[in-house]
Amino acid sequence: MNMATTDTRQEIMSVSKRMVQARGYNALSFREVAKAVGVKSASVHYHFPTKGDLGAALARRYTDEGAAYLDGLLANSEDRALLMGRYAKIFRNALVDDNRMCLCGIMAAEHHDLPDEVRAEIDRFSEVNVQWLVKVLSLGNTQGDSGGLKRKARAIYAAIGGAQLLARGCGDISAYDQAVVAYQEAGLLG
Amino acid sequence: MNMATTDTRQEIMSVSKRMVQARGYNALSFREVAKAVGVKSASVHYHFPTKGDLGAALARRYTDEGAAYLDGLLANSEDRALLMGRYAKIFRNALVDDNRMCLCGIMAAEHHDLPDEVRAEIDRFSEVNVQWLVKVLSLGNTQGDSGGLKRKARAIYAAIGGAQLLARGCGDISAYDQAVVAYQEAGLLG
DNA sequence: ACCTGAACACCGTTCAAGT
DNA sequence: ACCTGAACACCGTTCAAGT
Repeated sequence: MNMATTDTRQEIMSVSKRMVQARGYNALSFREVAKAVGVKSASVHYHFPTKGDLGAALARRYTDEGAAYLDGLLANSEDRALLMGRYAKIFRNALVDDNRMCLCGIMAAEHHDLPDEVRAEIDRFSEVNVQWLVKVLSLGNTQGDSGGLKRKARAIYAAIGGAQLLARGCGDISAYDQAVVAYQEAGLLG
Repeated sequence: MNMATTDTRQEIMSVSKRMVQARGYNALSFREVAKAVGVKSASVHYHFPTKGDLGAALARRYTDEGAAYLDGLLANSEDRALLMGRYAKIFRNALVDDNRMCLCGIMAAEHHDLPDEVRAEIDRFSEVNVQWLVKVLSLGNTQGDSGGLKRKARAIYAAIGGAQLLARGCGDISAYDQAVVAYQEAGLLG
């Protein structure tokens, strides 16, 4: 009847997730995670044999949850501008929450140090985002040109990630907001 | 007569710079640097007492050299589109050179782990870039509104950084190129 | 002025051992 | 099935000691 007091495995993942969003994959420490969970580091290795396994599991769950959330947004509205606003808000919220970054955004910066299984999940996250943006850009758009749409979707994804990176670097959310306004003014988000 | 065979201090900095651009501040290792330079890690500490000192010195020199290069561009041309193209090329070249990132871009992602002296240099780098972009955007622009120009300059800086991050994450330069084209199409770089 | 070896508390990882 | 202690080679940092 597993109504147990939350799985150790789940606790490891949630602690690790916050750690990576705050400080990156390289700064994720098995010993720190273990201490926060109340267990020894060798025990963390029991659940996730290597750091790559843990990173990949984090990215996989993060992508899955993100995809579900985005699908929910699209099920509730067909208003392009409104959906774009909500999209920008997701990345803003990470900054509000203790100056965190998108898990996959910060890991992308650490590309060189990532095991292959983690890289694969980062790619999937990007793909999920870009495909959702293509759907949003397509709403009420009769002019086809799906190649241009995908290019624009990629650009929006990149631009939002860049705004998050910039704002985090200077620790000032208004830098994020200003960048997003400028994107809107330029018509990048339309 | 110091025509000596390059300073140890200079060698430490050039090795470290490449290391950070490739793998980030957290992955910068005194012992690895020492091995590459042919010296012991304690000796690296003689030149740069802490990792923060080394990181700050790297960022300072990087910003100074970048500022000088940008000034050179502006001295040679007053063509807005051409200057924007050259700006985008700078960040592209880092990717071409072994999938590297802008030194300050990757460090911005590691904001949480940076000592204050390094953060200050990151901020200065952003400021130099944004101010240069304001100058470029002002060329032949009579409509004033310096607040809007600065906001747009920040957005361009963020968007270029985001494109670099995305392309690095998927290890594909064409992702960078496509994002830049989409920025141009949207009029973000004009 | 510049470098070193040795020590300290950290890190991921492994493994035999416990329950 | 889950956890642990101890070991390994790493890490930044410090410091007394060498030239």
